[in-house]
Amino acid sequence: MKAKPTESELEILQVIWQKGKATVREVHEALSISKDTGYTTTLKQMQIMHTKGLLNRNEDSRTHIYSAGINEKDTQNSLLKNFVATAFGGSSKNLVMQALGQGTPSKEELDEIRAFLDQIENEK
Amino acid sequence: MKAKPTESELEILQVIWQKGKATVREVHEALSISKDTGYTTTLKQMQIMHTKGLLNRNEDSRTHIYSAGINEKDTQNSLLKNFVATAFGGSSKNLVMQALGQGTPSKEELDEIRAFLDQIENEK
DNA sequence: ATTTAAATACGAAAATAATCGTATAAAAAC
DNA sequence: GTTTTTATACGATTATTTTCGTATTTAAAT
Repeated sequence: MKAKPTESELEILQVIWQKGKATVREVHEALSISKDTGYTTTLKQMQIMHTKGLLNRNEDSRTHIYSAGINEKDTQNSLLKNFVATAFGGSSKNLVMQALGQGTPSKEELDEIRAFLDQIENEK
Repeated sequence: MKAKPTESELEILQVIWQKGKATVREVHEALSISKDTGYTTTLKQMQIMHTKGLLNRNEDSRTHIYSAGINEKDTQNSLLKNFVATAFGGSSKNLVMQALGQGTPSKEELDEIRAFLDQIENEK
């Protein structure tokens, strides 16, 4: 079982998941919007993540191309499980309600969620 | 603004929020179920949390009584905001759906969530 | 061909978090 | 009134995470 990504590893994974693959520079540039750390910091972080198996990389060209080493949904799921436990005392209902309350979802999203609720109920 | 509680601080807060107030021993005993650390570790942790303002304490008797220094809902909310951003790329809809999918909520809870969805929609 | 720019490797430092041992004091048990 | 138990204080250590400087190499620009 792969270790749980740290906060800043997650920020990097976020970029990679979204882009599919990316160079260190691309990731660093994306992070620069909200973060102010040096290029070598991002590089080192990604190298560590590679040794941990959190990222794969293609070394064919001098500029390495990184891609995700762990699946987005699976990772979110295990993080979520942990988060519900430690921050919401295990109550996913509470988490859901608070997320809805602050998330300002659109009508379409609300409908989607409703449909999903029905689906869960039918599967019981 | 108070700093974001760490993972193990959150475990402690969880116990305190649930009980309202508690001694170090009580907290430590509660944590012992899932964790295997020494008493002084819990003590030290709670002392640090006190200096940070995460816990209040009453020192009238030799055995100090701790209570929460930060509000449960507010804290959950700010943690949630951060979590949605770093783990779910900002999509609270995705988080909600995954939470529902793995949380196995009861029929009552599902209805409660439905009611809440309606309420959100009406407020728009 | 030189110079400049851009990339990785590596080691190490700084910052944060978690853990515990020992000393001391107060209370409880005997 | 001793002894034993139970608390807190404090300092220090360990572990983890984040950060960055410097060296080296390759590619691009001039």
